[in-house]
Amino acid sequence: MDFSKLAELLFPKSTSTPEEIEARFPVRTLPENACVTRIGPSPTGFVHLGNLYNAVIGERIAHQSGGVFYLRIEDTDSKREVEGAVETLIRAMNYFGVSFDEGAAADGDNGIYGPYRQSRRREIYHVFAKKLVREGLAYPCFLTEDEINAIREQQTANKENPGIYGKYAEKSRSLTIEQIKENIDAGMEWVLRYRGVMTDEYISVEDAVRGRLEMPGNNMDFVLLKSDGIPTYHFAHVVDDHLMRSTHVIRGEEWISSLPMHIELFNALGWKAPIYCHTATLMKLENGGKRKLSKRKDPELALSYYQQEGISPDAVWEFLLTLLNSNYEEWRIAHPEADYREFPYSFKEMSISGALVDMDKLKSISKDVIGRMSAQRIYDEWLGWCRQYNEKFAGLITKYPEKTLAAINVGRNAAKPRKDIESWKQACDFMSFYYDETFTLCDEMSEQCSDEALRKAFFAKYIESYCHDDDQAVWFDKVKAITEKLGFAVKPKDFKKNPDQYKGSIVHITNMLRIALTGRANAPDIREVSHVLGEETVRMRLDMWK
RNA sequence: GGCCCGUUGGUCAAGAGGUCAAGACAUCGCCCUUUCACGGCGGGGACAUGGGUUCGAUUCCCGUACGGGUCACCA
Repeated sequence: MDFSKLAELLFPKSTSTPEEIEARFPVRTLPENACVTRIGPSPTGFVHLGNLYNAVIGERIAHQSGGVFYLRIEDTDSKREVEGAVETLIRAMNYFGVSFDEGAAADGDNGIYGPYRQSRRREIYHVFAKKLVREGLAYPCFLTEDEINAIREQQTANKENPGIYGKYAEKSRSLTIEQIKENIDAGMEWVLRYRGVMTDEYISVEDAVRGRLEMPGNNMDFVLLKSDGIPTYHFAHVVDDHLMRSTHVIRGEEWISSLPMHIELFNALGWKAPIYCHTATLMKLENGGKRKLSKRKDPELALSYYQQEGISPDAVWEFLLTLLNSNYEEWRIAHPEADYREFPYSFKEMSISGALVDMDKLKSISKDVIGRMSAQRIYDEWLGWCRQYNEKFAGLITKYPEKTLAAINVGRNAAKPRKDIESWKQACDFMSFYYDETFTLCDEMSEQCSDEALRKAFFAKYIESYCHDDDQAVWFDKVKAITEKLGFAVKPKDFKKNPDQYKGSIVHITNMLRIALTGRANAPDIREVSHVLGEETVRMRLDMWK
């Protein structure tokens, strides 16, 4: 068979040479050891945690080495593509603080290695497809779906591996050029298949996170180009990551099993394969077992979930970093004030088994992250979130900017600052008592204070003696005096020792006060809160009880 | 089913051929404290399993079980 003739027959319109294409994608000039990484999401409209997970790795690896991190849209499956998905994806990545040096952008492309949407690189793939045909490494296949199904059934019955390979590929492989031309002229659809070689040899690949991976070499005649001329993932990956000069391919572990195909393709095209980094799958705990996060059942898989919940992007990053690099938490403890970008990310510290998405852990990290933020930053980020998800609260924040800032600062400047806020959504709930518009009574007063006469007596006395400008000591002395007068223990320990001698302790009294002022038992220091509320509000809330 | 990957407390995890198997989250107790937090101290809780190799294995090898992935003209 004259393969050159076949190549011309199959790709008459493809006139560029591989060399010309190579010249269009020059080797990058970068510092030594700089890494070039990317994410290659499919525009399905659903942006999930896994996308961010791999983006975090790629971004860190590239940027900490002075390299390049880019976005490539893998839209080779038109059936799954959703309108506007690319914009959604870019917006989500931006929201979570992932910045690309180059790649697909909402309004086109940014960078010279484009196009960055695979659907627009058809001609490029065809040049290399044609080269493979010319070298006898690829051939057109006219097998119909039914024929393939029939083969698979036969293979299943014979307990053989399913697929088009070896003798099962003979029918298509042995077509003469005349027969191929006839088929094409008759309008038959065809795909381009790689000509696999039956082999017992194993391939050995050094994975950056898993170490040496050994598996049987490829013998499949897998599809390179689909009948619409668009490449499969396998072919597009090899061509693009070579031309775009990726040094590291970071992707989920579900790709490990197709690694032999990719290695074979790199070899066939005479290219050096990138360093592969197969990451662990994100898992979820259910009924005592772990399972892969599912798009349908688990809202927390969607990136939008974290946005809606108001988890700060920084917290999500830190959470992912603790999952990704086992020494991250240690590093954070040693460098409490450092930016997470200063952390030296390493493949060596990556976990191989599937990590569980643990909301408790996320919340704990989030409290720390927000605890470290400046009040102004909290204000800005919280307000930004409210503008999108809680208009009413956005209104309150902007209506009372100073009060809000003061409220955020309550208890934060102490030696052991409070960590009350775990998300912007929860902040709206936690901070609601500061505003008259949202103030509500959430908690009941303790039973020691259930007596109405006692309650009235306390509030009457408190209001009477209340002086807004009292300092902490004077103010608390007054509280103690009233406590004593009402027959409550001033020292909680005294009450603990002799519960019969008192009606209760100062704990119950302050708890009553706190609920009156904030509507809840869980709130920061009463006097500090009072000063944020202002005298008028304080008196108003107290008057309700006298 | 074939092939591949994995298995240390509830979760994330460190770990070396050989003292009581780190740490974090969660949980419980105590302390601090005018509440709640924050913080501090402490408790409970783990090397899937059977064989080897070895003086000795959680660590190395083989098998088994379990979990996961993949076997498309989807990525």
